[in-house]
Amino acid sequence: MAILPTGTSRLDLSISVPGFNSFSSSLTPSVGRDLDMNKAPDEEEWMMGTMEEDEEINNNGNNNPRKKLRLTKEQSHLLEQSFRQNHTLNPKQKETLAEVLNLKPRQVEVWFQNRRARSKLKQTEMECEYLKRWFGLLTEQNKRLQKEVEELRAMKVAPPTVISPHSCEPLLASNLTMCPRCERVTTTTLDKTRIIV
DNA sequence: ATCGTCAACTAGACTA
DNA sequence: TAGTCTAGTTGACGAT
Repeated sequence: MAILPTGTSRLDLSISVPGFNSFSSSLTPSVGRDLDMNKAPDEEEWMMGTMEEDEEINNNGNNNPRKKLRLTKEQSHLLEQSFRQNHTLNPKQKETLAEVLNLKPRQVEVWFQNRRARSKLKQTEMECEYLKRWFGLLTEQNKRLQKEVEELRAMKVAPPTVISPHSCEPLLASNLTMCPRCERVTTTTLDKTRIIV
């Protein structure tokens, strides 16, 4: 990138940006005053400027005067590029970018603010979509599991039992435990513990 | 006429 | 306290 001021009686900017056509701005005194790009004009004057001023300030490449600025494709593209590199700008970067784009630093600042807002909105929308899908899947899974529980209840399956080698009686499998010392299987009832293996 | 987009604004919170 | 941020709003403008 090269910013080459030339001439002394007027502000000439020849700017080359990699991947872009050169921006060239020659602001002549014909407007009746020196136009300082870094100095914010009165807001009403900015919004309701003359046709000549609109052409220069808007830099939109056509003769259609606007009451409100629309950034050119080149300006938007370069702003997007800068945004991809960094979502915030320090004052120096802002100043430089504004100069390159032939905009006021305030406009660059506003663009970045709005861009961050759009970015966040998009992110939120994506998260919302993801959560909706996730909710749908969980609802579906929940239904399946509830149905399965209903089916199991309907079968009324008795709790699993084992036959005691001693008494030949059925014992509840859930009452069987392994003795950590002798490693024998014991059965625990309400009143006593009995070794069965 | 209505709607979506976006530059620009305001208010209030935060921070160095 | 000045500068910067976000959230919300306004208004111009283009598309339909």
